[in-house]
Amino acid sequence: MAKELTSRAENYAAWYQDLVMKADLAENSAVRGCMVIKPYGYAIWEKMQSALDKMFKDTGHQNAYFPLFIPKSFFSKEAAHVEGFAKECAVVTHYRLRTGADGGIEVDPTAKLEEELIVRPTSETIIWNTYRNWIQSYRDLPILCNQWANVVRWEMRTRLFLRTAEFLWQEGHTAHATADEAVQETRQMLDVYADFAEKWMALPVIKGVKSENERFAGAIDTYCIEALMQDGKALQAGTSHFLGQNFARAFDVKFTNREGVQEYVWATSWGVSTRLMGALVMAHSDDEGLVLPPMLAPIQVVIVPIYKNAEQLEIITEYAKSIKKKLEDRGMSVKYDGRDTHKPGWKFAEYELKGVPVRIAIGPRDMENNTVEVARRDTKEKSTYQVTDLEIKIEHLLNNIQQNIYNKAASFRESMTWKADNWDEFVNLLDNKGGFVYAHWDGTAETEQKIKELTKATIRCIPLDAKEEKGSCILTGKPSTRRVIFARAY
RNA sequence: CGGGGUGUAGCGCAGCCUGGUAGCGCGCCACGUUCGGGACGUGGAGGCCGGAGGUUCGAAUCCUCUCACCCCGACCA
Repeated sequence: MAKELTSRAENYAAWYQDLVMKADLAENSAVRGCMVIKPYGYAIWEKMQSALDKMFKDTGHQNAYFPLFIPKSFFSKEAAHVEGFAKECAVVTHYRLRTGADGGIEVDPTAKLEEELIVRPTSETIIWNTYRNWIQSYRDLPILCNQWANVVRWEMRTRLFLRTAEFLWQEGHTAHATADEAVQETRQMLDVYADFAEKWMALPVIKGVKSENERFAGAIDTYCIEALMQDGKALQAGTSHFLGQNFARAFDVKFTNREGVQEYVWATSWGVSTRLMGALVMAHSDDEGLVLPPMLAPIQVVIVPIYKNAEQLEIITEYAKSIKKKLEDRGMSVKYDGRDTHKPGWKFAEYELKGVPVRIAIGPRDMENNTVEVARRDTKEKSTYQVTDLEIKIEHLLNNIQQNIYNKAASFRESMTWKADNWDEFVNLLDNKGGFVYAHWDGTAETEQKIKELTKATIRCIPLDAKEEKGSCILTGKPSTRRVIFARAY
């Protein structure tokens, strides 16, 4: 099986085999595009969740939960929002089945809902409908809630991990007394996402703001972090929206300010999804399988015994378990694989496929010399360690691997970042190199649209750190004051 | 919804053109030898050839109709 894992992002689904599978629901075309997250994949998601959740709480947020079903009428109150999502909604129309005349099960036509329910594609509407009752005075603000949930978007075309019909995510929804405070919240959460991506996922990202075309339906400004995958395509890894007073107006959420004047509340929303796991895999993995950053790896260290007979196995097992305990006492997650059903070589390959950062092999030779063989997944280097202070050495190695994976991704991105100053150059870079192309743009939605039609490239973002620079639009030649990032994207 | 493609063992595929007892690799089971990079040998289990209809003495193979899935595009986190 591993032998087939030879292509890179071309066949990235192979990287996913330990994490997810397509939902096996072929009998029913209505659920195509769903995925099953396998235990190992879910373990990574849980690690992401707990890290993010802590970051949210450290910035003053609380978790809450809102209903899966949204009455159709709620959904249509914000005009841009409904327009953005209308084409991809799953709708519940009935609430009961019955046995039909032919003995089969059918939808009971007498159980038709008065008002259809939308399976949430995102929760702004139902949350703002709820916030109306929570907010009267400036003293009730801010409200800083996050929700861990699943959402459903009936995409015309799905792609495992990156665009599944149902996906898991978190969505933060905050309410503020002033625009300023809401903008600050938006920016703060963007920073949280960028920190998470870089520190935990070892994934360098660019912070930026979306152009009008790419903006979230109902937002004033959409901020994002953009990452580059190994095949040269960009991936939006997280978004944070400044929603202005759009949803407060739509749901009539007002508060009385210090001056006794009624005002609409200012809103933000922000989210990341299981797509992050796709990003993790596509950014770091190689032909041997996954490469997981130690901070998110469900198993950080695997210990594999090498032995010829049962007596040897027993001795090595005891030895290995003492090492396992020493590592665990330092907070590392360690698996000892003493299965007699697979050979060492098989296990080596399997854990490489799973992206386990460090592998320790212990054989009779090591037992004699007080050593272990240590192999790191990121570089595939093997070396022999003395067991003295092994836990400190391994801890150090894990940190080193985390950093190395980041550096590798960062230098890859750097090597795939270009500037284009005329159309031919621009098209040539997109067609032959891929990656991020910094180019001038005249700032109009029409031009962006035209460029997209001609090249399939979109403006990934206007980087927050973009320098002022005079130039002329890559397509129209009209004046521009700074470069934006173009790329083909997932 | 447009344009391509594919349905044969758990997985990946060959066989189809030119009809004649269902094949290969991996995986699985048993035994033995192995075990420091996905071991080897011997034996074995496993199929309504996506479904329906037709042609034929005979259909995985030819014809008709259907169903499903995959890829590309429009849409999108």
